[in-house]
Amino acid sequence: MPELAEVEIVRRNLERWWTRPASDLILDDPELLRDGTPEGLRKAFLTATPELRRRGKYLLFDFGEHTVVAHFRMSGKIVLEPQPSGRFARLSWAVDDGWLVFKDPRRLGHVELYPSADLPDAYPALAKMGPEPLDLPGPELAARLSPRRRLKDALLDQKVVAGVGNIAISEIFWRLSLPPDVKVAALADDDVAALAAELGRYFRQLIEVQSGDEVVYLGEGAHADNPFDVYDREGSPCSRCGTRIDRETIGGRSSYFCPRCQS
DNA sequence: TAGTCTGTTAGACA
DNA sequence: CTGTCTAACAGACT
Repeated sequence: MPELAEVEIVRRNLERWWTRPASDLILDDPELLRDGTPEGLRKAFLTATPELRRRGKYLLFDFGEHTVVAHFRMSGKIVLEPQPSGRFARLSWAVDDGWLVFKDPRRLGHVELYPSADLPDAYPALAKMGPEPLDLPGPELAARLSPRRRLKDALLDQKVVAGVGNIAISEIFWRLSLPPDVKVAALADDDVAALAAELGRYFRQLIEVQSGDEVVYLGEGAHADNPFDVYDREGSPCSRCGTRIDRETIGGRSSYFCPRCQS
């Protein structure tokens, strides 16, 4: 599922839906909670309305004394439903207009409860996370990219930049006409500056385009229209030059690209 | 049935 | 120490 844009959309939706302490909470799947106790979780949700923050692909509910760290991994999301505890529900809590339900078919997502004062140190992934990619200055990005690495590997590394995922890589490489396996060392300063600018533009656009009560992921249901230029479009014509989009596994994950534009 | 999956991490290896 | 690859997590979908 979710890269930065989808998590940000959930954050904004929660700000609309969740305006007072929850009136009830059901931990549908106890394994969702990897750190902290169910009682502590319940008390936090029922006592305060959290400040909602996003850091990379993480969602943070800051209740004051305690903070919940949530991650959707591959298939998680939070939606507003009339009832709690439906199919794939892992956690449900009651708000004014219904129930907020953390759904996660693959159950890779997780939630942790920490004393706020312990963060981010108690959570290494947060403590080491790189800068947010919206409005990231080119020179700052350049300084964080090891020349020896493949650009794709570096950008997927959350310690380098926060929030970039596999789809964003294909889309941004296509926009900038970069070969899918391009090495950092092959980039000129101008290329890195353009990359930094495109990262911000890409995520801002995607937040705009996908905003709504529920982001439907590719492959979810039969419909799922594809909002991307190249991702999951193997064999379709490139919208710039008509060449068929190709797919290759790079760094263990699929890259989609136009073999003519991006060579 | 086998392959695929918008993520992250640990371990093996060069 | 740096970089790359694989497996594992767990399940649904094609």
